[in-house]
Parts: sequence; C-alpha cells; structure tokens
Amino acid sequence: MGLKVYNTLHGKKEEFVPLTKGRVKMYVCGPTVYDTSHIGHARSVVVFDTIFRWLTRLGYAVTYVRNFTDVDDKIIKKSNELGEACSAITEKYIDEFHAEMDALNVLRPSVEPKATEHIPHIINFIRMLIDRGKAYFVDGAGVYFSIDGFKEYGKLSGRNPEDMRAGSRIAVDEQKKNPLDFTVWKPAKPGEPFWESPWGNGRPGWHIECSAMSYEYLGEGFDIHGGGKDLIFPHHENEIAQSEAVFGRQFVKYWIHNGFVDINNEKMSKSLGNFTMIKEVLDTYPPEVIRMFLLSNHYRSPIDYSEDSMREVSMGLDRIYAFLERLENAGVTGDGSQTGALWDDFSHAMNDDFNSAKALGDVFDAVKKGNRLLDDVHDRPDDDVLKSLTLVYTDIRAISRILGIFLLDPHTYFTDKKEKGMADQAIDPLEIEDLIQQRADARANKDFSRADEIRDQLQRRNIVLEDGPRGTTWRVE
RNA sequence: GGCGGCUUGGCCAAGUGGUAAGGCGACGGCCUGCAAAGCCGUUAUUCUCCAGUUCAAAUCUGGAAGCCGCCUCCA
Repeated sequence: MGLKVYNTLHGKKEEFVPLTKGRVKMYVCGPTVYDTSHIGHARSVVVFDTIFRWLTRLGYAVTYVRNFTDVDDKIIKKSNELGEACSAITEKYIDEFHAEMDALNVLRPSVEPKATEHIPHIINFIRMLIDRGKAYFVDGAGVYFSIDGFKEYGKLSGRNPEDMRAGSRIAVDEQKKNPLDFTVWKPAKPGEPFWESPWGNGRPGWHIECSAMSYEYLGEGFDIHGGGKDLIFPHHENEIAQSEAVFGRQFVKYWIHNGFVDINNEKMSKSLGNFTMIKEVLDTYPPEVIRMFLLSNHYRSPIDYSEDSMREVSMGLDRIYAFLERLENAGVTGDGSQTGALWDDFSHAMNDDFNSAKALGDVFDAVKKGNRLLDDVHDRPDDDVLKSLTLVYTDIRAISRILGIFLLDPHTYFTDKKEKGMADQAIDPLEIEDLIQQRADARANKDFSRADEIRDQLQRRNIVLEDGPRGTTWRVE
C-alpha cells in the first residue's frame, strides 16, 4: 500500500504522489521566537519530524524547511518592555527552542530560514505582487494584498469572502479596497526596527515571509505544507493567495495540519493561565515519554496533557524497554538484515496518514506476543524462536528510528531512571545497599519479620525492593 | 451567525462496510518465605440517541442531543 495523506485542501485522505518522482519538498511553519515554547509547539514539531523521517524512510529525497518568525509585533513589544534588542530576544529563544527540540530527539530540518535574513526576498515577492496588480500601496499604511484579485480566496479554510465580509468584526480601515485585504508590508512606527523598501521604511507582514521563503527554498509550488490547525485561517489561506496570485499555479499540493494539545481537557490559553512549557515538562518526565505521548494519538486529533496520561505513557514505555531487555538477556539481538510482520503492520499504519497511534498499538501487540513466546521457552529460545524474536527485535529498533522513541539501550534507560529518582530524593546508595545486605542476612536466617521490617522501612522512603534470581535490586518510586 | 471536527469498555485510544487493535486500571494465575517487579489470562454481543440504505454499518445517508475548535495573536 502506498502512502495516503489527509489533505486539508480537499478534506479527505489522498494518495500521496509528489510533484517530482522521488523528491518531496515540505515547508512547516515554525515558531515566532518571542517566548518560551509550549507543549503545543512540541507536538507540531514532533509530528512533522516523524513525517519527515517516514518520508525519508520511504526513499524520498526530502527537502524540509521550517522557518523562524523573528520579526513580529510581539517581539517588538517584548523588546520595548525589556529594553533589549529584538535580535537578542529572538536569538535567545531560538537557542532555547533548539535545545528543547534536541532533547525531544527532533532532527534538524534541511533549512531553518529566518524572516529577518530574507528581507530582500520578501521585498522582491511584494514587488511581483504589485507588478501583477495583486497588491497595492497606500501611503502611510503600507502594502495590502488585494483579495478581490484572487478569486479562489477561502478555498483552504472553506470560507466564503462574502460571508466573512458581512460578519467582519474588525474595524474597517477605510483605505483598504476590501475589508479582508491584509498587510504584506507594514510601515515602521518611530522606535521600531525597520528595513528600507520601495514603500518606505517598514517590515514584512506575517504571511508574506512564508510565501517568499518557501519560494526561495522550494520553488513556485511544492508538495507538503504543514502547521497547527489554527494556522489554516488566516495564515495559510493568505499564503495561498499570495503565492498563487504571483505564480498562477498551485502553491501546495498537500496541506497537513496537526491538532491541539489540551491541558486537563481545556485549551491552553493566557486567560486560564495553563500554558504548559516544554521546559517544565522536560523537568518532570524523560524526553522520550513526552515524545511518545505526543505520538500516542493520531496527529489530527486533539490530545489531552495531564499527569495521568503522562503516567500511563511512562508505564507503557517501561513495558517496551523491559521487553527489549528481556530479549537481550535471552541472547536476541537484531541483525537488521530483514524485516518481519511487525514492520509490515507499522508501515501500513504509517502509510495510512501517519497513524502513529495505531503503530504504537502494533508495537505493544508484538511485545505481548514476544513475551508469550519467551514464556513458552523459559527465556531459552531455540533456533526457530530465536529467528522470530530476532525479527521482532530488529523491527522494534527500526521503528524506534522513525518514531524517535525507545532507542536507548534498555539497561541504560532503567539505570538513568533510577539515578534520576535517587537524585530527586537525595538517596545514598551505599546506605541502601547496606540495609539490603542486612535484610539478606535476616532472610538467610529465616528471620522474616526482621527482613520485612527493613523492607517496610525503605518502602516509607519510596524505595522499593525487588528480589530476583540474581539477588535484590531496588528502585525509587 | 458562518465553517469544521468529535462522541468507542472504569479511564485513554485505534478502527479501511464483513462481524470491536492496543495501553492504563481492576480481577485471577505463574513466580515469591510473604511481597514487589515482571509475565500470562480475564475484562465492550457492542460503538451518544433515532430512523434509513445494505446480505452485512462503529464505519455510508438523514435527523436529534452533547462537547470542542476556527472565524482576532496562536502549534
């Protein structure tokens, strides 16, 4: 089965056929770098990172562009408040963004263009719009895109310009030809950063940078454009208007939009004060748990962030790692030479509009089957069992390279987890080991009440003992 | 008001018209001195409700109810 993609433009899943055989050109709207990124940004970035990895795995040569919006009203506002240069602010948040995305195991895109580094491209684009009569200059107000010059306006969001005009609540700027016309070049007010242009000193509007930069790196038309659902209107609608008005051809073949992250079933919003930042989530949970959480629902559905959902994902991840460790202890390693049934299921799920939730379900299913197999042979696989488990192991490792999760060595994963628990609770391992030895002695003497006393005592400190065939181990809860 | 989406077991969740994946939890078992952990097993005759199309519907059509998003900066 070939790849199918849900295309917002047509509201349905479509066979994915790139414009040029073997090549995919993809543009995703990145963050406006004026503040710390939240978990919603993380979802968008992780979702498109996974799509990027899957397209690459399918054999396409992918050019992946993700921009930084580094000129914007909010940045300027912050700059004035803090008395810092805009560039200092944007650099700070770009660095922070990169650090967080690295932690979430997100690959760097092919290009990460910044709006401020493409002002000539933007000016050039606006000039093309004006030359073709698609935009007009108003003295003192900048340059507007003319909606009336683009008959298909509204086709992405399913909106009718007439309806919108009627229901428009925005104060109508008398100088606009149509109240829906939007700014592509904005005159600078005193004290604001600006660039020289044929229309006076100013800066680009929000939408124009994406049209100009995608043209620069991907050309007049390209395969995939992504972003959060909220960008469908007006941002992406306006990009289409600008680019198609200039080039007279289809701008983007497939529009892909991810759903929101809710917090305890509420939308993240300033008024609710529930913005959940990536850095605070990273402080609480291992990065892999966060990434797995973000991939545990279909990318178009909303996903609810809560302590409970994170705990569940964390347990699930433990289960997968425990299985990998069990395989390794039983002498199973992946030779990577061929793929098995799990990989087929996984591919099927990913080809069905990047259904990572289904894909994870398939992994768990394989874990259960693998455990059953190991139970049957008491962890001593014969040749046949070894062969099928090797396929499972190889497949899981291959999957981890696409989903970007469970790719650590299992032993390292569990050790790290324990050390983090110790650090969080200031536990001295030597003291614990000593108590464990005392308990072992008591048990050897069949003094079980003393042994249980020690165990209870540790339990109260959130230290859980586990007696195994190779002695007692412990972990922090 | 306009546009779009969602409603599946205690909770989360996948689901391509062909007879309900998976995770968490709960319960039972194996293991253990007893536990814990781990593993295994069990856990939806049924998919918000009503009507229709069909040999066959969670999946298609029509209607109702509830919830949510976008329409203003927003991933």
